[in-house]
Amino acid sequence: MKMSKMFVQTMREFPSDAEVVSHKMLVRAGYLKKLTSGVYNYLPLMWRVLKKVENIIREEMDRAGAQELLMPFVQPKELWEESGRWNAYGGELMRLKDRHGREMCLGPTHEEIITAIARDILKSYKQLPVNLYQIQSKFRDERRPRFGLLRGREFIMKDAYSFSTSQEELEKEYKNMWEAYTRIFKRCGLETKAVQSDSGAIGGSVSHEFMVITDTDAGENDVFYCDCGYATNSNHAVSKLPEAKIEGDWSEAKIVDTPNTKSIEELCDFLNIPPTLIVKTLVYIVDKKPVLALIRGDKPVEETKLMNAVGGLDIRIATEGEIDEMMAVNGFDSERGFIGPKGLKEYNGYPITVVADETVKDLKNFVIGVNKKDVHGVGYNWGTDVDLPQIVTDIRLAQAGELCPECGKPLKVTRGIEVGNIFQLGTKYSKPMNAVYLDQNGKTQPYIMGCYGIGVSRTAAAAVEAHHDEFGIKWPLAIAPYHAVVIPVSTKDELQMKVAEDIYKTLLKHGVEVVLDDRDERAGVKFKDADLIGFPYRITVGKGIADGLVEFKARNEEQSINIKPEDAAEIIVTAVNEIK
RNA sequence: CGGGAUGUAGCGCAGCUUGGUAGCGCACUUCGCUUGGGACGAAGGGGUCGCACGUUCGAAUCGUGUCAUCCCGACCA
Repeated sequence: MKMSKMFVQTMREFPSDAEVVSHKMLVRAGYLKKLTSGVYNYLPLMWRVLKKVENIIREEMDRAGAQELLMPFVQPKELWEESGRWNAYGGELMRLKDRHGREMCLGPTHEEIITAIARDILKSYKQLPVNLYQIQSKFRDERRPRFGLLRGREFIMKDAYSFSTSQEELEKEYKNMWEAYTRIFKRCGLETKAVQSDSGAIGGSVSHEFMVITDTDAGENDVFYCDCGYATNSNHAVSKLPEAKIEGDWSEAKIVDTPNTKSIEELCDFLNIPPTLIVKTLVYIVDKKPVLALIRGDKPVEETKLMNAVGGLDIRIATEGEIDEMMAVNGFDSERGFIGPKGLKEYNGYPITVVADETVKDLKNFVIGVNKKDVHGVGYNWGTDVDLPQIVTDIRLAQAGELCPECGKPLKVTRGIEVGNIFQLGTKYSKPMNAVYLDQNGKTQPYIMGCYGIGVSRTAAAAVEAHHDEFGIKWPLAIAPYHAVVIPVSTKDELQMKVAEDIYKTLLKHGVEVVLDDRDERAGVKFKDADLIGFPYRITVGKGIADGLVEFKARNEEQSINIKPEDAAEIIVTAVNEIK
């Protein structure tokens, strides 16, 4: 490719609306152009990168025995009603109507479609197991698109679906995909960590997320991990707590004055006790229904866990207005900071559900709100002074410093970008959609399913997050848009031009994807662009050619070397052959 | 959805308070000069100032509405 003809426009400055590195770099270097919020044009450079990521995925999925197909982007409402997700999916599902008023949606994922295809074709146990995948644009109407390709509304995804006859067979395929994913991300030049993750409203299912570890804002997930190998998303973390004082010194239960102690901190100061002796009561609204969460005073609530504990789909903390109203409805004159579970019965037409975190179960002689302003109950105990709620489960947000549930050492925390996930679905879709086959005994059985996703465009962006410096992108060779650039310092120097063209042609002949920067620009401009775009290798043909030497530089190394053109070419050809 | 901000040329911005010819830098075209880390000079091309309505002799500027975009909090590849 001649640089003078390449469809690319680099910019001198970063775009003002980009926040994270990958977004800034990809726009400035001419890979991306935004069309509308969360929707991007993939310009030629970007598309080359995406195709490379796709091809790595294809090779590894095929090697793992999966078969590629392509399903429609637009899907009919009917199938989504069969699975029950037309109502359950929420605002992210982009719904639309055709000219006849039939309701459709843009595919955010394809469980319904693949299940509908499978049930028509996979009739016998002899055809199973099967794993089918596709690579395609998806659309999710995100509440808040941001971070460029890391959280777009339209994005490219590889989604795979497996159909098995038993849990064992599913687990085998799950492991198979785990290994394929490990290879895929490694080939893309990414270090990933597989972490346990929340499986949403589907209880009991197993799922893992593949995280690119990056301690920047671009990592939207907190990952807890331990040297022993335990690793988990914060929304799924279970941890052991270090020893703490959980028994108060009061000899009897009583109500004491605690003026102006709306926060745990103020209450601790006033009573001169550690927060571990307090049962904190938080008010949430889950799908419009009121939920009280009881948790130890020093610990935050993990809202996803709480939501799952009551089987909800949407959760938010209640407003002060709602809390005031809830107090009034139940006959109390109180406010935030003094709430307790005792005596709260209903709100908003629903009974109040109370969920206690496991941490509060063992507290003795503790402090708790009694729904009266400026007082608290102290020396309280479960059963005698206040009832332990029906639901006692883990709703706690793990924090750094807590202990690994498997080996007991302190957990570490870091941030990660989720680039893939694997999921044991079981019969979640096959049962309601009546997707069945006949087993050896001629009996009807639902498929045992799994699904496996990779964010293709997100993976490319994650690679930029992981590999860049202040001057631009440092693509891993396997997914770089081009392997190398050849720069003649002066296009008017005939010898330089001739040598540069010779090297260019030699590299092309050996299968290297190479760009010849034949623009009549000053050398500085070409170097800046080369660094910004991120070509892994650069050969500069300058004055040194009088001695038969060119400058060779790898983007990820500081130093350049002066060597013979044929030697430079050989290094590149060798490196390129290695990644093939 | 709640809270905060911004819409002026492809990109980055000024002008708005105090209404009166639409500007600057980069990018783009031509010429000259220059050629190892985003040179310089000259001459050019490109904008219904997000949109609508209103106030006014006159609106980028004032008012109302509307749309879009971005940032901070709850979901996901």
